[in-house]
Amino acid sequence: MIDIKFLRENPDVVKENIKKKFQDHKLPLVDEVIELDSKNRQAKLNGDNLRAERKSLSNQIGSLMKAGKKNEAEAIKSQVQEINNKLEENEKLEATYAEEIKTRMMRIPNIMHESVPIGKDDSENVEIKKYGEPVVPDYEIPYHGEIMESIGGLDLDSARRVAGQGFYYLVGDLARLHSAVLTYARDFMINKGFTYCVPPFMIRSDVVTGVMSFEEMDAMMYKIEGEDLYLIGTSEHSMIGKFKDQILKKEDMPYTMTSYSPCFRKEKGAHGIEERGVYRIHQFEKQEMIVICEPEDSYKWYDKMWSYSVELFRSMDIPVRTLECCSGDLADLKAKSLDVEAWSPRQQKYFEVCSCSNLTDAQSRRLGIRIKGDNGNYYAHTLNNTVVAPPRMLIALIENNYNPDGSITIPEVLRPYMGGLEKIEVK
RNA sequence: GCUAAGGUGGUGGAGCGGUUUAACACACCAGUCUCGAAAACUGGAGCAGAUAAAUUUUGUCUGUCGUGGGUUCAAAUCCCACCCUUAGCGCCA
Repeated sequence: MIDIKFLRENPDVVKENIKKKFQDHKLPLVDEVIELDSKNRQAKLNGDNLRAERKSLSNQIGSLMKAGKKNEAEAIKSQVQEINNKLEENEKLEATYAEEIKTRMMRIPNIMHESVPIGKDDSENVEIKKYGEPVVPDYEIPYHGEIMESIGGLDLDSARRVAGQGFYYLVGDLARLHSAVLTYARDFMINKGFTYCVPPFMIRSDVVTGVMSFEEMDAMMYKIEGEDLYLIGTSEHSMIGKFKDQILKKEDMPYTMTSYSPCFRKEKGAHGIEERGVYRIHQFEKQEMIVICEPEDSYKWYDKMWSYSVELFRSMDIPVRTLECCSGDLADLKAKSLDVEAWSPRQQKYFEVCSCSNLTDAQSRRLGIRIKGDNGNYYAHTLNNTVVAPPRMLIALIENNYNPDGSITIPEVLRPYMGGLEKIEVK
């Protein structure tokens, strides 16, 4: 959500931003908000005046009653009653305007950073840089699901019987590798000075609507029946929600945290659940990084955060590239976003393993995350990025470390977490 | 989950229908005093919105005592629902 004052004063900037995102159907929202906002302020002024009048008359009644002047008090009571009738109508107006403005404001996208490349969808995202040699081996690499099954590490059939499509059993060394990657990533971030945190895996609806758009919510979130609770789609949700309605101290900034959680996603729509493997699934585990910082520092952190992901993947010898999200593919709350993609030697292309985003003040405005300033409070900036999200990242790991005999070499940095194991052999 | 007591500013804590414009204390900031500090004294301070003048400060109004409704001329105060805290019981890794 953007600042309504900013919209009031810079409607053209807001419209230009909408155009750059190829969301022309949202253009009318801007003028609608401006008109509703002016009506709303009128109604608010009117209401405030009525309430002021009532307050003073009510006080008069109080003193008259004390003085025993009952008749005079009764006369004023009827006056107040009249004001109340007017107020009731006016309050309905105020509530209607406020609601109408809010639903529109929620749909107006965050102002993007000027450096965001213009493009209409993910096909126009821009490659920034490659790290490591994208090797194409001279032997065939099987589909990742097959490799995982061949080393006895994946059981999709049982998962389908137990939970359905989109779930998995990880078994044996692969399951251990899964944990090893998470633990290694956790320690990697702790060594970067981030604070490790295990958050709630369910959150209330008011937190959900604070951290994501309505469309995202519908497509992603699982709701607990009979409760005001949702399973988190990422620990970002509970980590940002942690700061809801808080006024933070300047000297505590920035908050740099790395959180672990399982993530639950419906994956309704566009891409859907993948049948044969673990690329797109309903449940996965993720180590995340979260930063809450001063507005002027957010792009500095943005650059640090994605470079940590690159460094982590390179330390496991996985070739990656950075891909900047273009305007049309950028989610409405984000001001700038970049994917780190890992190399798939089987498909001979890169695929998304991390997503780094600067939401500037869009989330913090929705949730009321502020910093106490010398001259008034202001909204903090929030950022998030994937550290690592197995099982998806295991696809990159096993493909890039696949040997002709079907075995998987374990990257050296992970061996301490695997009891010194160097290779996973075919079963 | 049940029972009981609670939720008031930065903190403690009063108020339990009408000068509450939230007492009082502590902490905080500014001023006076002082070479400086402490003490003492004086004053000021939350958050959100609207509005006027000015030009970045000042004034006026509204809302805000866990959240949302209700009763009333008037709600921190009474009623209802929810959330949370503490204690006891129950259950459980």
